[in-house]
Amino acid sequence: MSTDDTRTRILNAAGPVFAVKGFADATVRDICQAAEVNVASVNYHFGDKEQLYIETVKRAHELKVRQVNLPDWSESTPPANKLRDFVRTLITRMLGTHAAPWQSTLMMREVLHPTAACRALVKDYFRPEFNVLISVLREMVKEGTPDYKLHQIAFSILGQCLHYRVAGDVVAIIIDEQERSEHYSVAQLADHIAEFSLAALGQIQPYSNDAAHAPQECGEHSSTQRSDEIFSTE
Amino acid sequence: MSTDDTRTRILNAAGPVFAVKGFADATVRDICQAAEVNVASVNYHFGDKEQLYIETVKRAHELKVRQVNLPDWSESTPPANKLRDFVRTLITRMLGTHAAPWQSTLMMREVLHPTAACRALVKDYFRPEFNVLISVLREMVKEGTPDYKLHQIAFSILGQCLHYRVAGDVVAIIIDEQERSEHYSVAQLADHIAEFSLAALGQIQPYSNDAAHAPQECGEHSSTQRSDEIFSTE
Amino acid sequence: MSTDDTRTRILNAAGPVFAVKGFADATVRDICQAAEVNVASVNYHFGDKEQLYIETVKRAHELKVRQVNLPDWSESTPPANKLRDFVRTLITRMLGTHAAPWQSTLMMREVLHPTAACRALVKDYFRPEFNVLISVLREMVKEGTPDYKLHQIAFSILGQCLHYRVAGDVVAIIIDEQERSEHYSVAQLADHIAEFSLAALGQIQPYSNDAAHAPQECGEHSSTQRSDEIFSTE
Amino acid sequence: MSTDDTRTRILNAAGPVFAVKGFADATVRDICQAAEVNVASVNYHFGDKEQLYIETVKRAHELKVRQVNLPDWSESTPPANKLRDFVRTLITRMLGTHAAPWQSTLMMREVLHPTAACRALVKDYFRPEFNVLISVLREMVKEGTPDYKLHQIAFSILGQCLHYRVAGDVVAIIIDEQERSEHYSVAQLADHIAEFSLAALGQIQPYSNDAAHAPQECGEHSSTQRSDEIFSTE
DNA sequence: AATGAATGAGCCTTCATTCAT
DNA sequence: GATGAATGAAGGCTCATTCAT
Repeated sequence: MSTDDTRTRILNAAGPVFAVKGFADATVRDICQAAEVNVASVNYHFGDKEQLYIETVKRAHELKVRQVNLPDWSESTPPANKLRDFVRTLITRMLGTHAAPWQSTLMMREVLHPTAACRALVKDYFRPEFNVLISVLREMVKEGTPDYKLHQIAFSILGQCLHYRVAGDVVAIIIDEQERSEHYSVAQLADHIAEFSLAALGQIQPYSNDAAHAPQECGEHSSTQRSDEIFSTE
Repeated sequence: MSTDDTRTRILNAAGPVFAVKGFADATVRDICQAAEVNVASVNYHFGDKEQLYIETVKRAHELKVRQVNLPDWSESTPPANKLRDFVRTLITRMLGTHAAPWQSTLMMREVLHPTAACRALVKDYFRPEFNVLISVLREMVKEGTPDYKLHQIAFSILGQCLHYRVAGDVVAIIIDEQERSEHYSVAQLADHIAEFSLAALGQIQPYSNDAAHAPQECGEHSSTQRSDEIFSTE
Repeated sequence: MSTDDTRTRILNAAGPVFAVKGFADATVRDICQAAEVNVASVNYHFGDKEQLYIETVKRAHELKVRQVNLPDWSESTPPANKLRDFVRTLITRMLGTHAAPWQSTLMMREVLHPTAACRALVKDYFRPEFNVLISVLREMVKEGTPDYKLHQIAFSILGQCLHYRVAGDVVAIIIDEQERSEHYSVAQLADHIAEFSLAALGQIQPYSNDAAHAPQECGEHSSTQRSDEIFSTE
Repeated sequence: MSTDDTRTRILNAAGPVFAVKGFADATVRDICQAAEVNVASVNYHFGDKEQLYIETVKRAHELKVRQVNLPDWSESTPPANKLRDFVRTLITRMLGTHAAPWQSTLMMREVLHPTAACRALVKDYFRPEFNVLISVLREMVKEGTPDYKLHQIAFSILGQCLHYRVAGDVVAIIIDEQERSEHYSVAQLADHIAEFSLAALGQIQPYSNDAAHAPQECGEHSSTQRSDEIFSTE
């Protein structure tokens, strides 16, 4: 797998460009210039611009999944800890900036406007993780809770997480820079969402009570980057 | 103010086109053809394509707000009811399908990728409603709760609401048609989100307890369409 | 002759615009905006853009001629003085900046690229003055000098004068600002051209001799502006 | 360097079009149609219309200079002969019609209204020849003659030469066809201008004297076409 | 496999002109 | 006479794609 052949160079260059500009605004020339290859290469290797886009999205998905995996849970891991882990993993995967964030951006574009060719991909990617979340939740709710209820709870949790990527620009507009720098690290957001959701599920004291809401560490979790800034302060 | 003049015709035609195709992919020709006016009219009435886009986004928000307004609250309205109203209004605005849904789609585009030209616009339009939510929340949390905490709670609620529009396609893939038709009406989703959030805030019993979670009607609210299907079953 | 009717306003506005931008680059909108009249007025009053242009050129000609006339010569006025007067009048007419110089610019455009419709105009304008110059020259050359010779001498003198308007931009590029400000006033250029030509005609000592070439004042001439800068020092 | 490649074809086609119509009126489509190439080729090879124009102007000057060069002067060549050569070369370059005259027309356009983009170009191309003229003149005037005086003399000579191209149409209107055919060949005009100027400089007898003004051949000069008609007799 | 050149469709915009009031 | 709106024809330019080498 030569990492330097034309095809790979194009793919590496296409990711960020598509992520930043979107499919319509990105030009084949931009990508080829970034990849330092000939304009005709795209058509030769991928057929046309759209095929290149699809390949790029696929690749983004693979890279992202490989990057941040859910921790291994033992049978004795309390469900609340599992939920905290889940949220942290999701947030980190989407907002973590240690690597180029273009993968998330690109995938998010697909979530918002699924290309026909990418529908299956989206399904394969989200469904398994969705199931994990459901099983974690099932441990926390009263027995007999109907599936649809679990699904809605799951979406409530996912919605909170996705929001910071999906509406990240709006957040950056509404919240001033200082507050963002102090309270919007990946870890802080993950903690908040976990606590909020656990409170809703009756696993901890609700927000309006005096009970401490200090984020509770869960040993198994290999949280990588607690204090990263997630919103650029352009 | 005739409702049939060229300017209005263009604006009406531009909405759906921009919503479906986005700014880059939408062509002035398409819009003018749909509006049955000359191509040069856009330039005459709006200056250029970008100004037309901005006007269209503005109009989308105005129409949407006019369509579904927050109810009037008396001083004695309990904060929990206010929150329920807020969530319902938001969900209805975004998912209610009684009129053309292009307004929501267009605004959502701005939420996801604010155009440089629309940043200020976004700020002016979203900020006020964000502030309403904050003030409602402040009535429910312990005195002294810092602003940043309120902001994050607000985003947790907004995130849940937006999720069904933003990731609507993914939801439609994961949840089968029958469940969607039975449990994903605008009203049902609004109820769920309200209950989930109120539980997190300690205003009602948490989800895992036995206490009933039957949606609680709040008299003041003039909810219009409780049982609309929000996901097309194409 | 109301000086404020639409037609006149357009004509007044069109002059400078056509002079600066030329026919092709000037837009009807520019002109109408400057004249503060409706765009449709041009077509109403002049038929189309080209007719307006022709009218504007005509008007430029009339204004210019009225502005700087040749002085009245008595029968005893020496021919050399007549030549000096002629040159000064010509240079002043073309470069004098006391009024808007757009008339000269516009007429010069016609000289360079005569519109079919303006050919007669050019002829009527230049021919009479050309004849004056010829008759002055005839007083200075040996009897029997053929007409063609006189014509060529006349063109040599005219060419020197026109050059500063025609190639004014190039002069401004080649000659630095200081020299222009010190030695390129209307009066100085007129003096130089007159002396150079008189020397060629044997009326005064040639340039390479020691004989003074101090510009010789000729009483009859009402030279208006001796020290004006003729090249803007943008 | 095939003489038939697209780039050259465009350049060859652009010359006459720009010369006849000017920058604003010439259309890229016209040029490409004349060159029998695709419209996009201009963009590919030159970037945009303006760059093509600049290249065309450059080329016009190079071609013209290559066609008609100043003769080589030995150290003993008398300055008067140099001046005659200079004038003849200039006139020939501008009026010689043996090849396509678009080069002169195009350059003359720049002389009259230097494009912002071409200002530096104009300076670089005209300055050297201007300097040659100045150095020739310096040999003929009294030592100590100030620079500005030399410059003005130079412009007097240049002005006479340019006049026949710049105001050629007007000359053709004023001078009847027969006289033009008998006395307005390139060589005759060059001779006249040289003699007139030399007389002004005291190098030869002035015009009004009896001294013969028969054009004096200067051996070194390889004048190519002495009897060309310079004004078309359409 | 790779390249530089070439292509044609299409987009946004501008402009002179006309129309209805 | 005068106006604001509307029109259609281009014009310059960009872009994805293809061709010949």
